[in-house]
Amino acid sequence: MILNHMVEFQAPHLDAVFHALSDPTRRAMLHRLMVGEHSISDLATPFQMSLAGASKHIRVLETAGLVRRRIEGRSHICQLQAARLAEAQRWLSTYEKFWNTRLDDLEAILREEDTTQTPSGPKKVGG
Amino acid sequence: MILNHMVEFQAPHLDAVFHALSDPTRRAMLHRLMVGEHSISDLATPFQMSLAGASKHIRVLETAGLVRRRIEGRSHICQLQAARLAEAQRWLSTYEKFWNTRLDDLEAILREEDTTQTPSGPKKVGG
DNA sequence: AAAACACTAAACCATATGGTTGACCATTCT
DNA sequence: AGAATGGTCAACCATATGGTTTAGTGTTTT
Repeated sequence: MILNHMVEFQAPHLDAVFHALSDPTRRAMLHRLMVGEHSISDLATPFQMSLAGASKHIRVLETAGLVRRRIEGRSHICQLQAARLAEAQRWLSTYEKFWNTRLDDLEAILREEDTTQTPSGPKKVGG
Repeated sequence: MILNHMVEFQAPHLDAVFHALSDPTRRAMLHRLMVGEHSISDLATPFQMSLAGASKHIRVLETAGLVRRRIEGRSHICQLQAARLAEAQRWLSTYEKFWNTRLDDLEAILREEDTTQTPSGPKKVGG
């Protein structure tokens, strides 16, 4: 039963992907990689951080499968790898109905304001 | 300047939201909350974990703004709060083009299969 | 009133994380 | 060859995280 359902959110890489995304430095790095490929030191430059520190961040992105590395001479060139981001988005999309319909907000409002007044809204709950 | 751009992925809650999502227990809890409201011990039951442990997880979800708590007698009833999930999805959607167009996959394939053939693709690397 | 229940709080533990520095390894430039 | 560049690795540090246990608070049941 419940244990079986758990497979669904134990999607293999989700832990690593979400963790990778939970750091602003790493999100910024990903963002830069949207524009194009960048070397490690390239990616490190904007941050007030040692190269080794930045390198560790990139390693996290790499093991999460969000970045691919290609060695070119002494430079390590990083490239955005979006597939796992798509996985993450797919996971989130399961929850879309909860904000598309604004059902949750509406319910919250009803629950807090309820008492007697009907909050005249464009939509009705539980139709 | 890059520093100014950084505002874009420093969306206030993103750190907390992604971190909250990086744990399978918490994702499972969210999943259960899709079905409807649940008390803390309710949410804790499926996991081989002390109530206090589960309670901490829920606190994380709460501070990330993904769950709202309402106290009813001695029970704390949790409700899914989807707005922040929408924020996360919005952030991810920035990257959609990278998998919608499959440009990244295509490039990856070209890069790996080519070796010696014309690398003059849609993009140029450095120099 | 007493017992059981639903939780939180605090102390504690092991491990992970984000960061540093210094040593080291290739590659490239002179 | 020697120096500079780009990067990793390992050791280290402080703090965060996921988990536990024990104690304590308030509510409900008997």
